[in-house]
Amino acid sequence: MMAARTLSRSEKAQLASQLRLSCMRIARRVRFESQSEVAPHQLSVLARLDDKDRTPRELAVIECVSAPSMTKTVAALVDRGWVLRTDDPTDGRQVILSLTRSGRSALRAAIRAREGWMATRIEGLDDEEIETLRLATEILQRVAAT
Amino acid sequence: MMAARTLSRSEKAQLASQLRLSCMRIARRVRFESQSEVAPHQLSVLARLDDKDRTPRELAVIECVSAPSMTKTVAALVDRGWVLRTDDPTDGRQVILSLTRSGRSALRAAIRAREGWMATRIEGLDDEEIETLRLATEILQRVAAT
DNA sequence: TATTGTTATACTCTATAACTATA
DNA sequence: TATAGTTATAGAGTATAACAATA
Repeated sequence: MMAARTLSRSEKAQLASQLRLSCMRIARRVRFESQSEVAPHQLSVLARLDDKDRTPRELAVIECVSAPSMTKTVAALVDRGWVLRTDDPTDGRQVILSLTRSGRSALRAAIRAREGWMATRIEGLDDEEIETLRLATEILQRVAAT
Repeated sequence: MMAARTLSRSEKAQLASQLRLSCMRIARRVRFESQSEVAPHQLSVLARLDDKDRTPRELAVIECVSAPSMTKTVAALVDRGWVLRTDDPTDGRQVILSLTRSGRSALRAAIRAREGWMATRIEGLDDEEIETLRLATEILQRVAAT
């Protein structure tokens, strides 16, 4: 990596602005180009259930939506056969939500649809550009996790 | 820039996946953190009117929504005093939409709200990371425009 | 009493179909 | 006839308030 000079405050602000715009445009393109049968908020929930089972309450908090809203979203996923409801044996108030086999495969398909567009774009770049994006991705991952 | 080695096909796919996720997470964070009084679809329309006046039809096509949907969105913006409707002097069927002074300032404020979060993140990075993001932003801009 | 989840109700954004006015 | 825009109507997704069941 070449020696990097210190950017002025306004140069940093400009970079922040352009980087934000680029990320939002790419996110938008990915959403638009990959028409899957899973709606965005449904996909979000399926993804949350991929690593572990969760309660509706947990999902509502994670997704920053109200409990009734999550009730509806979950009901739709159960209707589609993607999510299974189980009573919690230790707490009668709670239900445990888990992905069905079909839900997991719907999730995989939706993710593949999203990856497609981006993968095509990456393949059109040269080695140096790819290396830059590889380094940038590590930074963006940290930034997004902040 | 250090010499870049050629990534395998699957390494590229993995990079595409991680980069996509990072962009989407950042876009999501920006949307969530910057609670502005302008709804996302309204902001989108205001931004389209920033550089030039447009008809409802043009906006509907650009934003990929139906004409009636755009009618409603525009009506709300006119109600808020952010957009002005003018009859097209040469074609009685059309209306010309333009930003009012107040609409332009609402747009500016909403954009500033979005920039805030990202600018703070950028300022927390060191010179080399910033240089990487600067180079990556140029690539991402091209990719997003594809 | 506090917590989990649902139901009731309403608002917003979206869509398609049908309508009006103009070209 | 074709096009620009609106109105009518309906379907999601969201919210708050009120309720039921359980801890």
